[in-house]
Amino acid sequence: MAREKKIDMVILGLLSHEDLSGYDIKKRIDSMISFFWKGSFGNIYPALKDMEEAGLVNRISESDSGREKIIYKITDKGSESLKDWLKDEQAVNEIRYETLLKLFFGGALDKAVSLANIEQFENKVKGDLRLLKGYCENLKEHLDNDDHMYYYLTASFGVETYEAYLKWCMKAKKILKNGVV
Amino acid sequence: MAREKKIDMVILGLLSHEDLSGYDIKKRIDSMISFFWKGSFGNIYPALKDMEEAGLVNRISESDSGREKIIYKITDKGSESLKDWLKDEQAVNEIRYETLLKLFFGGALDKAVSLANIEQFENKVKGDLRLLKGYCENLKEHLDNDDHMYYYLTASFGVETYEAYLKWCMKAKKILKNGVV
DNA sequence: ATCAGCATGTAAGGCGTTACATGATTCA
DNA sequence: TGAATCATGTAACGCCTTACATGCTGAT
Repeated sequence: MAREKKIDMVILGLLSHEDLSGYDIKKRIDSMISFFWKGSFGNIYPALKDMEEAGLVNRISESDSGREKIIYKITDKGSESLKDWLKDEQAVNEIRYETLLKLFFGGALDKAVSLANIEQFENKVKGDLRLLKGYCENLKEHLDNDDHMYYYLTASFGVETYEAYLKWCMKAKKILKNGVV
Repeated sequence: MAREKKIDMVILGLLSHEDLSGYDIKKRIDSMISFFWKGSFGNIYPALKDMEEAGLVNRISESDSGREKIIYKITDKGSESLKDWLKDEQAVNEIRYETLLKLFFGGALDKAVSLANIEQFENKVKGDLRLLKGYCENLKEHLDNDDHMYYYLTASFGVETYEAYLKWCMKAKKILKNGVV
């Protein structure tokens, strides 16, 4: 099984639901999966080009009006490639948290600096959590719809972990201030 | 403020505690911060070279015995650079979870595939959590020691989030099986 | 004697970001 | 008319991973 480029799988996954342009794909990524996966134009457009050459996607329309817009459709080969990837239980799960890095080395400065860094993180998380909770509540009503269910499952992962982050923030601030558990 | 390379900050952070060789640095990263940050030899050695040229670190010994071993020490300039980075509240926090990606697109196959992927994830998390809990329990006894406290704070972040992951796994499996919340 | 671990480094390649370049359309 | 958004793409650069190359040392 060839090392699949992850962005390819994201694109195939999105195209397995509906035909989309590169621009649409970017919007879908930003709105639906951005909290655990990112994509950029400089990433997506070349990937689409390569995948077309590889026969994983087809362009099904060039321009409906004057504005140029290229809509892509997944091919059978693309669909197989997506399924192969899904069936492979190996998965790379990574976090890269600069906030934790700064905290780990926080001893080089006053505790107030670490506290400020944690509070910054806390505020960011609070905002994101509010959004995710909103999605979740809507999706929860439609778990009978499979697409909505899978979306709900990922969003609720976000809610669960972000709530854990906030719990940790409170504890960490307390320890930094009082040295108490 | 120049865009600091993150690996440079990791190295400076470690060197702010003790003088280390490149090999030692790799070991420290693997054992202490690997659950939220990674480093590789092909990453560390070139960084040390560049940082020596930039005057952020000095090599303080070439070889104590026959075996070549280069020990680095942080300079005042390096120390300032580390502090500047710590004081900057901006931080990039990213997760890239292929497991969530697979789940999000799980509708392309039978639910059993998604269940298997979640269980795979769950087992990995259980193992990692056991390790982290072990660290945490030891560190908890020494919160009066600042170095231990900062280490404890990051490790407990791991415990808190991994526990949330497991909670989510149970919920997600239930929903996949029964379609119930 | 042999293997695991110590120790340093280079080279190639992969993958991604950022910034740039271009132009149409829609709405205030 | 000007700004925002739609829409596609390229180029340069940054950073990291993997694999390779080399050789010593200590334990079994």
